[in-house]
Amino acid sequence: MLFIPSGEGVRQWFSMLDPKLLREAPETVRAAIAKKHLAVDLTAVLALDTAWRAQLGEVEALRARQKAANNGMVALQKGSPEFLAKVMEMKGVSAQAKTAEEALKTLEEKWHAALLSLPNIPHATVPDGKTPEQNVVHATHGATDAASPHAIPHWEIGGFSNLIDFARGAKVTGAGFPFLIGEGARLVRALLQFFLDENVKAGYTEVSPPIFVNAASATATGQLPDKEGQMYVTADQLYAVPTAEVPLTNFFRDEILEEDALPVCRCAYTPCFRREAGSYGKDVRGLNRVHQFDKVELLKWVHPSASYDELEKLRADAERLLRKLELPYRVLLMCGGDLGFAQSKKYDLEVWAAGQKRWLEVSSCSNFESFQARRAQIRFRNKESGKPELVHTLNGSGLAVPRVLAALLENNLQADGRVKIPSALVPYFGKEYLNFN
RNA sequence: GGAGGGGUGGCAGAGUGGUCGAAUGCGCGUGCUUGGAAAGCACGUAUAGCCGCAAGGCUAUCGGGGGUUCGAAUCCCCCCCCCUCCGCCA
Repeated sequence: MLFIPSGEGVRQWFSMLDPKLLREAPETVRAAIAKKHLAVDLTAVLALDTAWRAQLGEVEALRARQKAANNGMVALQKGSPEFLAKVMEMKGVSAQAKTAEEALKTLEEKWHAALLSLPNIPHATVPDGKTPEQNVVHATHGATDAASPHAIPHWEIGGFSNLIDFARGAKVTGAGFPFLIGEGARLVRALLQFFLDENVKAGYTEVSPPIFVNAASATATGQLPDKEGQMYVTADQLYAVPTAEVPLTNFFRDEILEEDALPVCRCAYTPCFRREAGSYGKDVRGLNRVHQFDKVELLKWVHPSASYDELEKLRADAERLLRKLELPYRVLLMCGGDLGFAQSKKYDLEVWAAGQKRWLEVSSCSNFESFQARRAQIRFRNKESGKPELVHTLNGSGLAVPRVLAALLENNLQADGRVKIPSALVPYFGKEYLNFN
């Protein structure tokens, strides 16, 4: 069912793809669907498009007739026989138009819903593949084999619950809402401050956004209608943000930027809230997956011609944070099947957690091209033509705290039970070692 | 939370049922004028959809949605936002 928020915003297009692209190059869309390994009936979408346009023509013809009649009636004496005859005639046309408009509305809803099912087109450089195993390891940085011999999962470290208390969080709120205490809380604060400072140095403007958004905003970035169950909702239909991407991207919703203002680069820290409905299995323990966590997000609004260069810069900015923290990590280039519905190209940054002996995703850097911009109607005015065009949007974490924290604890655990703080973080944390008691 | 006043084009601001996509002013653009500029004059200046090879045509949009009517910026209902005053509050 198509979700149509009431009130301002997100009223023009619910489509994610340009309908013209669908008409003029359906095979491009078909190829995109194939590369993403999605099951979408393009023929049905095209049929709806044709039907919608036919109906639109009919409605517009009737309206034109009404309009012409109205203009003529102005000259007539009100109440004269000619006037009354015209009224009678136009009553019929009016009824006809009403019926035609209702039919159009029904068709339009179906058509929009169908367009919603079409994914963004993957970039040519996105590798083929269906499963996460087919993602390409783009780069690996730091050693993973020389991990400390006593590395253990962070939740097994002696005194862990002195710093991060899941049990009391569960009592007070529910599972997945841990308390951070003492040096645990301090380390998180140090990480956030470090991330923000580094990002500002890299040219991003710091923003502190609202952490609740309305339905129109959640729709524009794609959380609604499909992922409603992933968000916490308040009694008055405000959604707790699952990521700062949502309020940040919507900042310029329904606006036209000056071309010279591009690229706009911003970063924001927010707590993030995710119900993680339907998740199960391996991530139930520790910090790998929680309902509330802290994250700094990077956002860019760029000129379409620059978006792939900007994606590389964005990835480099996120990588720099991991390098300064001296954490081993790898960069994955997502294959078509694991790319996600809205992305054209995506890199995942995964940090090595020595104790769990596995990679943890800490950042996902994506180019959405005009996909989100169309939904949110974020444009820039082309200086040459004077016409508005859709911007390209990109985002990525810089970075998500809990998994970075997990890796930090596991990789830097010393034989004496303390954790060595990376030198870049020492000025923020205030000392060189963290204690668990 | 209570009472009242408002939301019209890039901005200001007319318009209370009919040729209104919308007067006027400012701003902006082009041209004329000028040695050059200013002033002045002329013309132009929203967004989107559909049709069309094109020229162009048609339609929609006055905070959002619905209703009344042959016809709505204008009348009715609901919602959102802003302002003023009162209350409450970190």
